[in-house]
Amino acid sequence: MAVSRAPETESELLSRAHALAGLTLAELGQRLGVPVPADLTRAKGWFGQALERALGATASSRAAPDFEALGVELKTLPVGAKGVPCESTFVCTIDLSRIGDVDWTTSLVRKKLARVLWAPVEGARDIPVPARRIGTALLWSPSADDEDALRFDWEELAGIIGRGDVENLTGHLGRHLQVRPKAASSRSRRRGVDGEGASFAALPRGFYLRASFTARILAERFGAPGSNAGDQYGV
DNA sequence: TATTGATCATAT
DNA sequence: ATATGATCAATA
Repeated sequence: MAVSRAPETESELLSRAHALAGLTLAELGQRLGVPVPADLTRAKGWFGQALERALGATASSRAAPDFEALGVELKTLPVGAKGVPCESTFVCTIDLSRIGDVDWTTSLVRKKLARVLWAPVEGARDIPVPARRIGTALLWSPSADDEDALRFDWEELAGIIGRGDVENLTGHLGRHLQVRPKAASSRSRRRGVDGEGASFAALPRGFYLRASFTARILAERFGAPGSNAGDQYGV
């Protein structure tokens, strides 16, 4: 397989992704000529990065969509035995000192989620990583209802941060979107702004999509969770 | 056991 | 340090 050139159209991208459905991660690693980790503890981004290479993503480690020419973001989606996502999905980091001046329309969350290639993969911890199978990817954009719901959460969460109350924000808030730490460790700090406009050192945070939200995306495409147990999403 | 808070790797 | 890619693991 080797590293691919960038796909020129969405349909080319989707074809490439579909050609990987059913492969194990061991087979993907072999095709790419990269070793497959025995577990993900020290290789949490392995599948996402391997997939970027396999599909010809153009923006590794840069603040741009994975497929720049297409405006498509790639997100892997680990799913459990019942075909339900077993983790939340990281969306983007938050500029704590400026988000109060941003609105939903120009937000990074909206931009990132405008067009996403979701790539399901078996994520149950009792399946050895090399044996996990890749599912059938799907291209997605939020419906009008999705966008209304995301905007509602975003405005609530961004509003709290904008008021300088980030320290009172927990992962419990938000129906679909939530804010959680996104850092090397709990000692990490970055600049935040308090209610008086004064600068302070805050734990870095990011926006995440709850698993219940991504579950709906898969269900809309593939049917109710568990309706095809063991064979969900082509995995 | 589902969810929140913490953490790990790599590239620039 | 900050961006990218996420999952781990303690807690409720």
